[in-house]
Amino acid sequence: MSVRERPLRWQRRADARPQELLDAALAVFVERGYAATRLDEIARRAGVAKATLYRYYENKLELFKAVVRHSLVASLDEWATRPPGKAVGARERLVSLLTAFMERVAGSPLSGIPKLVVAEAGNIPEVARFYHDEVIMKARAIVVGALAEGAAHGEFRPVDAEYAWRIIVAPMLFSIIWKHSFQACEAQPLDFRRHLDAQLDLLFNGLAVNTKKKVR
Amino acid sequence: MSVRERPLRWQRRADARPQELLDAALAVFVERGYAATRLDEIARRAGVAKATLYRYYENKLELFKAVVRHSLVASLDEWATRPPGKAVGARERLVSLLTAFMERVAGSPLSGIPKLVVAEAGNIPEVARFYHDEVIMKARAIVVGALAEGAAHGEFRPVDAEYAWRIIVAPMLFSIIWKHSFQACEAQPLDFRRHLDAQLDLLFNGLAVNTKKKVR
DNA sequence: GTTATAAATGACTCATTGGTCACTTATTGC
DNA sequence: GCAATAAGTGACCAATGAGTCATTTATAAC
Repeated sequence: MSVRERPLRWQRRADARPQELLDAALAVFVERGYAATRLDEIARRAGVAKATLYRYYENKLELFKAVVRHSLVASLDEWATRPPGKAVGARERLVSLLTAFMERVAGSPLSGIPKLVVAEAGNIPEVARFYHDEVIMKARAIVVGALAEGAAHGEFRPVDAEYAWRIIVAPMLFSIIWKHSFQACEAQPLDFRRHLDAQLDLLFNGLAVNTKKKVR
Repeated sequence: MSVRERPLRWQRRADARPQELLDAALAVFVERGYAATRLDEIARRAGVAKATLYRYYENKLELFKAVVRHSLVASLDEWATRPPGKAVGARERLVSLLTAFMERVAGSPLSGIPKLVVAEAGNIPEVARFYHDEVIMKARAIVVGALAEGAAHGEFRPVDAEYAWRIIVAPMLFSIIWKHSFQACEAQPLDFRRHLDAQLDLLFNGLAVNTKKKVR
């Protein structure tokens, strides 16, 4: 529809702009944090002037909130409309869930959101609360539900689900935090698949030597 | 030695100041992040004027580095001089390690450092590298060592230690990040002991139902 | 074409804050 | 007591960067 081959210095693209600005803003916010992010830098990466940002967002804080809200809402929509594959039991539900997280989130720009929210919780508690309520509590419910179902059907040992859910979620958070903060310190990038496999192996079988029946 | 009952407006305490300033700085940096932290705020919490900070630290960045360096060096010293109780096997070594972390770090101001380092990795990579090399790699070595020893002695199943160590460390990180970023969203504070118990239970036994021998 | 209008911008302002400095006050040595 | 010295300070400066606005330019309507 619109010219896209030669990025003119001047271009009017009111439809595409908002998303472009959000994309650029997400990248810079994740890299630098809220306070250290310069609006000029976001504008530069989006290929516009700083003043253009203000045509679409009230101010820096509103832009920030829009970045988080938009990213999360889009992601939650995705999970709602395309839930992880039909599961035959609690174990498969957990595997699907963690696998889907790795496939959908870990490799995408979205993976920067948790780091960002965690880092800014002290400055922008409103965003932390939103993330807590809309993302964490949903994840918690799913995991606790799977643990309860698994225990009820004799598929899992009974565990302290109210605390175990965090143990199960933690490695997911760790992997994306690693990517955004310590990847640069290492020669090899983190292999998300292998990371997940290591978790699933430990999660279901544990470390203890099992002289009997291996659930496979 | 020095007057401490009535906190005069003017007091010369060249010996106690550095630590007081570091303590105040750590608290504010953890709460706000580097860029959002105002030197006036640190000074206020330490009960001094902003200019006093400059008698002890070159500038904001040097203060920040001193906070991280000092905290970590002190902690590493502590671990070096008072290692977790003598362990009879790999399993007990892991238990001691994780328990010691919870007891020494989780409840202390030190627990804010990881959040801080993670958040500022993009702005101050030097600090991220220091943390990576001096803390993370040491933890990794210990955990990988325990896994290897456990496997060699038939105490543990063999696992992908090079990735499994992160799975084991992740819940520790999660617990302190939770405390500093999402505690405020919840009615009940996180029970570190219960969190650790939940992890140990899962770590050693896994979720799978074990019809035979329960390693206790 | 011509005009209307909405997108986009560069140049500006102004509040904030890291950093400095001349000066004040506590402490130490004699 | 009385310097001498070092700790501590308030008031200031300069740079930075969020936010504004008059103006320019692309697009749409006719």
